[in-house]
Amino acid sequence: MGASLKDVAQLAGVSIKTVSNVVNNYPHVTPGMRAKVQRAIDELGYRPNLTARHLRKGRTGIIALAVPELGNPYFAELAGAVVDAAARHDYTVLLDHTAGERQKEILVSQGFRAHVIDGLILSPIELEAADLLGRTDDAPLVLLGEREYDAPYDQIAIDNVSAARTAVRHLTGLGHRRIAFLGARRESARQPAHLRLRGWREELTAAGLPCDDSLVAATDGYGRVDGAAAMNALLDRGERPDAVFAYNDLIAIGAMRALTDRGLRVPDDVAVVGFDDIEEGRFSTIALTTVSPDKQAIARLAVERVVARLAGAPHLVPERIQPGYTLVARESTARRPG
Amino acid sequence: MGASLKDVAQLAGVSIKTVSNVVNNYPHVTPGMRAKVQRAIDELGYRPNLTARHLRKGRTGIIALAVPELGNPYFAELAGAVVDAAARHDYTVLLDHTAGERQKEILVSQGFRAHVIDGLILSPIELEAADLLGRTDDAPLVLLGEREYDAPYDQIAIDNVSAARTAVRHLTGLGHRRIAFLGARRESARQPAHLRLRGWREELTAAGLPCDDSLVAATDGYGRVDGAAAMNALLDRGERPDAVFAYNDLIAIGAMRALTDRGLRVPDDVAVVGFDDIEEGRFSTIALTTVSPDKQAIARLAVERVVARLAGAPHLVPERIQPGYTLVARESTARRPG
DNA sequence: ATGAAAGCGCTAACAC
DNA sequence: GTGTTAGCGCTTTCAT
Repeated sequence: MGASLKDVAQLAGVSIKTVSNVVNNYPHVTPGMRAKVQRAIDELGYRPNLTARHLRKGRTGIIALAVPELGNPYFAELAGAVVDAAARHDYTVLLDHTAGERQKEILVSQGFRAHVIDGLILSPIELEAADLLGRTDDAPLVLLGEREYDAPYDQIAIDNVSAARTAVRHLTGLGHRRIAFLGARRESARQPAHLRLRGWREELTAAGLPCDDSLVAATDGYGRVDGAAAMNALLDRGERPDAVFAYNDLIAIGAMRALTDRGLRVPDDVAVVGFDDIEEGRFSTIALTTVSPDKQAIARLAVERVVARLAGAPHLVPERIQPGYTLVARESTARRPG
Repeated sequence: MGASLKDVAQLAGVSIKTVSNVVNNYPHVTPGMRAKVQRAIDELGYRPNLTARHLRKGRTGIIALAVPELGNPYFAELAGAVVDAAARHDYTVLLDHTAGERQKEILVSQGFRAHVIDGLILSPIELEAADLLGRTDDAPLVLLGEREYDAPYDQIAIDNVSAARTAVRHLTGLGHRRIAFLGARRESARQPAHLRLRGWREELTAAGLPCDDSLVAATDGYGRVDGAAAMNALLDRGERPDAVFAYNDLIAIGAMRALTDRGLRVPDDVAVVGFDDIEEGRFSTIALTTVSPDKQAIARLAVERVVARLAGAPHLVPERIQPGYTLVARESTARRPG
């Protein structure tokens, strides 16, 4: 245990309050007094005990961020942006994994480390709106990610349907007609990918193209392996799309890898579009065309929303905020040959 | 503010201590009493205030992890492993960025969020041993990463010289003779890459090859852009190595990208070896040969070390622990043609 | 087996 | 301008 206010006060021969005043830069302290106290502080190597301060103030300065896993660069990049955004408001980030599992997501939403976190930013995968109904924890909650929840919490997400349509439109605009979707979930009960899938359907329909369900490939997860497996499965059952729209960049990268392995060229034989704009895609041997959500904005807005509620606007009406996105065309897409 | 022990005690008509006993599963409570208290707890939706508990116990259950940035998949994957390892010991992870800057690293080492974290795992880049000398914070500190510190703290790192030599030996074994090193730092003052660079030198010498300093390319950072820039710089000044050993996978991936852009084929024209074994390298179009440090072990050991000191062995003698590593040969390296 | 009371380190009200 | 004191919610002796 380090020194406490009391120790410093004793050494300096003043009251606790005076030391507290110095520590907190209370303006009305005489310079001489300040110097004397400061000397005692330095001598003892005093550091304020934040835990005690928090108990007193009811605030900890800690925001929790729960993402499926940091192994996915999208979440790693997002987490990094949240850490930086939080730091700008003098908040620190407590990090947790949910593995995208509903139970873990519920647990976190219900009061992860209750009272030690001031607010919670959660990026759910399988969570249902109903799971949020009985939430008692009074720490502000902000939801991130693709899904839309009919629940009274702030939600920060780009317009996934419209973004997916933009991606597909990019492909149809290049003359592609058989456009596969990679990354639907195997079980139909929960369909986290449904908005992007809907975008795919809507845009194909708008372009007067058929929505061929045999061109929809399910995956078990959201990683590179899953993308490769889905691409292989599609090709194995005899489909030969001339373009692929993947649920995310990792799946797209896995798909490109599978295509290359089978001697198919990207983009000449099959064009590929991803979603997320992770840095990896910019530098892959065939740079990946992708939908780029404004991650900085997402992180900033999420943190600001938590901080605003904490700073005296606790009953702000919950909002659904849609940050911007752009389509970044790179090497993995090109005009359909012939 | 939620309900407190007092509220529950009042509602149940018992003393605070009894409620506390129930909450903490103290064995000597009559079942009837336990049930009565539990009912009150449920009714009020009581959650223990961990901040208060922490103040009392002097422990928070939080370990801080400070890495340069999560944008680098190596650190993201490592951070993920630390979060999981910590969870196994019922600890949560507070995350911070240092940007690899010395000042930020010093700040963190000196007592980042003093008293709210029980221990600290720091992966420094520019920190010097001298910066650690005056450390007063009594939270256990574990150092990660390439550098070795002459300081009384646990250090978990693979044997970088030997690992680098293994990588270079892989290349010489394939018949390569002009082997470049990518990723030395521009300023000579602090040379975070020096161990891997030394491994490069030692192994070349052992193989009877010259250590041609014109084949050492400096970078400004550790990202893909830096790798591409360094590779281009090397080629621009007329060097044509037949193999490249990069400080890390990101630099290697940037280099591969630059090589491909200039019409050079990997591995036929130039073989490439990285360091870190990030998942990205496994799935790049040309799968990357790399040194694979045991990240799970690093994370596990770091957390165990912190937890051990916290759990009553505070004065364990500081150790330098070297987890294992392997060389993973993939497509980016092949026998030198001809 | 249960209760009463002290105190962890701090801040905020109020007194002087 | 500085000191006194109560109390944040909890755990922990010490009684009973």
